[in-house]
Amino acid sequence: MTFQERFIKARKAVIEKEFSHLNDMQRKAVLTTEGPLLLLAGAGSGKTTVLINRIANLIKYGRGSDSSDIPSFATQDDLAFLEEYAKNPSAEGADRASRLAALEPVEPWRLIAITFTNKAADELKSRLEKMLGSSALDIWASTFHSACVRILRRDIGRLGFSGGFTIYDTTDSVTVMKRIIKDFDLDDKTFAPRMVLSQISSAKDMMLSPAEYLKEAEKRNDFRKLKIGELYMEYAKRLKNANALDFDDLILYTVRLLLTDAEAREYYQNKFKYVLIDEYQDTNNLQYLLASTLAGKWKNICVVGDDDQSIYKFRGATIKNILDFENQYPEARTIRLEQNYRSTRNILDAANSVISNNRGRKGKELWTENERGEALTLYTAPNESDEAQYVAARILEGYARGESWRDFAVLYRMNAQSNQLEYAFKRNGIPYRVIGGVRFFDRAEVKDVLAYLCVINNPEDDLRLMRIINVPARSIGSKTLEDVERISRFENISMFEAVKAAGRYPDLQKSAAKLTAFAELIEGLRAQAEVMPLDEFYDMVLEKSGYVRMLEEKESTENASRLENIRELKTNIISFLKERERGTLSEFLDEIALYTDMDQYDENGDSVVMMTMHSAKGLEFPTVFIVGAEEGIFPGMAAIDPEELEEERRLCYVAITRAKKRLFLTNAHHRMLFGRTSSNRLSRFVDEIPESFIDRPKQARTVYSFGGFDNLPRRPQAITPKVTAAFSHPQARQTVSIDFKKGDTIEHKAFGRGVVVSVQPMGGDALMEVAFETVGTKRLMRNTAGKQMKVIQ
DNA sequence: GACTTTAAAATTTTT
DNA sequence: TTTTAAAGTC
Repeated sequence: MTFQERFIKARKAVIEKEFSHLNDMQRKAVLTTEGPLLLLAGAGSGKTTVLINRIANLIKYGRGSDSSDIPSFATQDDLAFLEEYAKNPSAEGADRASRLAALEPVEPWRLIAITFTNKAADELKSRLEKMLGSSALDIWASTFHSACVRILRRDIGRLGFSGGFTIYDTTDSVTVMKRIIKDFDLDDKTFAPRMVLSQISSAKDMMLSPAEYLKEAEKRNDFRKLKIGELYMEYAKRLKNANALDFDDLILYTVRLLLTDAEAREYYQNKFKYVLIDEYQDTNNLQYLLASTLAGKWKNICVVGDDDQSIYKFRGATIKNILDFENQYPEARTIRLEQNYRSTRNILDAANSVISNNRGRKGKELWTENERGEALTLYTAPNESDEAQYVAARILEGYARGESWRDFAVLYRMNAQSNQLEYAFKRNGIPYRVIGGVRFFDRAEVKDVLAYLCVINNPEDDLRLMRIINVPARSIGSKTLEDVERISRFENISMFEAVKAAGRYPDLQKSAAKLTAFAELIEGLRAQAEVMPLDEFYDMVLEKSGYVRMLEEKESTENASRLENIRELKTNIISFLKERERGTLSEFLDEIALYTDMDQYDENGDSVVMMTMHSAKGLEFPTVFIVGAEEGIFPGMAAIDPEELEEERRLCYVAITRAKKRLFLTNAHHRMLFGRTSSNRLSRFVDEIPESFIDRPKQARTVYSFGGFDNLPRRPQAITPKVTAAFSHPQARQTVSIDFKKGDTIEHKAFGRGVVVSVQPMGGDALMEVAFETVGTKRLMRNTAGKQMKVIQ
């Protein structure tokens, strides 16, 4: 062996030592640093660990583990040292060894790691920081969208937008589109706003401008398409006027910027020497373009994904990206991570046998060294409420055995299925959280207050302006607003400018005073925003706008919970300020715009969680329930289409692989859904699991009753807000109604006297443990059971 | 211009 | 069944 060969070998051995805690494939993925790399990472295969270690390797050793170059200064003595160190590492030699093994260590700021969720990005960031210390802060670990915002805030000027742009979320887009369709006198059934928007979204995905889209439609002489093209044109125009970008635009404009502006392109291409993309199976065409453009210079692009877990086709994700990666980069290397560390063999085999019914896969079979474990359980309930009660009973059993609430997750196909489960959990005193459903940031009052902040931040934001100009009531009606809108369109100014100068327009004379007063309110607040700390400023907005006063004037449960949510928003501001001390209003709004419900899910809180199978991706639980395993529900009725069916099957695969130890599947003979009773066959996915893995308990018609309080009213009053806490302040939302504190002595109508042992806030409700003198300790939901008791001491 | 009633729709949704 | 938005009434 030559000197060079020996050096490379010894160097690799030294680096490998550092990653000896990984399995062979994981280590290989960590050490393969150069060029395009496709990492097929099955569920539970330690993907994040690999990502983190890969980054650590790059920062410490650069391309040392994956290169045939050797440092020019290396001597015989160095080689001897390395070879010896590889065999017998010593503490005192560590420094010299890593100096010799490193080859162009990568500066942290030259790395970009893109994930899909803020949650994943945050996890990546914090694990990197733990491993690498503060230098990790220079790594761009973020979502596609926030990376784009960061680029655009800097460079969007080159595309003729202003850097102070506003981000429109999906609801905002729908509102704008509805208005356009109305203005165009089109039927909102043939041109359903959401459908039009999804057409526009796929046009953007193909990088078609409105003009190009229209040209295409003309060529095909397609009336419908022509109309959609016109709507697209108008939509783009209105967003431009409002200086707003929707979610797709964030990526589209970034890609456009990089493709058209050589200076910007070179800057970012040069900067990002290593590009990592997570969840690659869920990328769309634009995201693919963004990733490959960013990696265009150095070609060090590592994509991580699992084609079997692609479940977002309906949002434009194309599995093609991952299936074609090797064609796009012929020099690409592929590594498969197939060892699963999460689930029992039974669970894994079940998942494998379901997914094996799909065609068009990369092909991959997960295996595990874990034990066989318990058989899966299939329970067929007479109806949906018995199904829910069955789930509750199993959870209570588990809890009695010493498991924690947080060890259980209930997964369903659609949010509407959560209701029965909630009733059952409340009845049984099981603490739970529902993820998804009505989102915190979608609540009217939260949107209102945010709209104030948006208008203050960017007065050109017509959409938000219209939302709040008459909330609270300022006697500015729809007639006046129409006039304002018309004038602003005619004069080509923003609505805010028209409002400000209302006196100048004859049509606005009548309401001029009210309009200018509003403009002054906003301008006054605008000036304050510059000089005040954000949290104090927020209070000022609430006060000066009269929003809080409006809610306080009418006392009702709804208003109380609205006030609660507005206060919750302030907690968000405070925790935002904790992250960035001098955070500005516009930075806060950016963060909010890109935040979702999932981000606030805090796995440390001890409660059972319920969510859709989609939201469960990336999570794991000791025990998982998949409820509603019925044809027509899961797979849903759209699954007549074979492609849809495959997507549903992947969803099933995702759901099954969330489970670590136990998996329950349930279905119901009769189910009431959307007010209609139906009876569905058992899901075909269950049939795809070999019988030998499944236990079917006797269809016992047991009435499950586990120390609940069936003598209390069955149905609580209106179900109060589901998950609401934004970010993670479960403690912050103590709600209205009767207040019980730990240590209170209470008198309960049915159970008699007792002492409150604990109170745990949950959604708009709270779970209390009460030790009663005669009937022992019981768990009660405050809003339900609180009606039956009062504090006596 | 504010409030009430009625009607229609309800997969999934990382941003 | 439940929620939300659009039309109708005071």
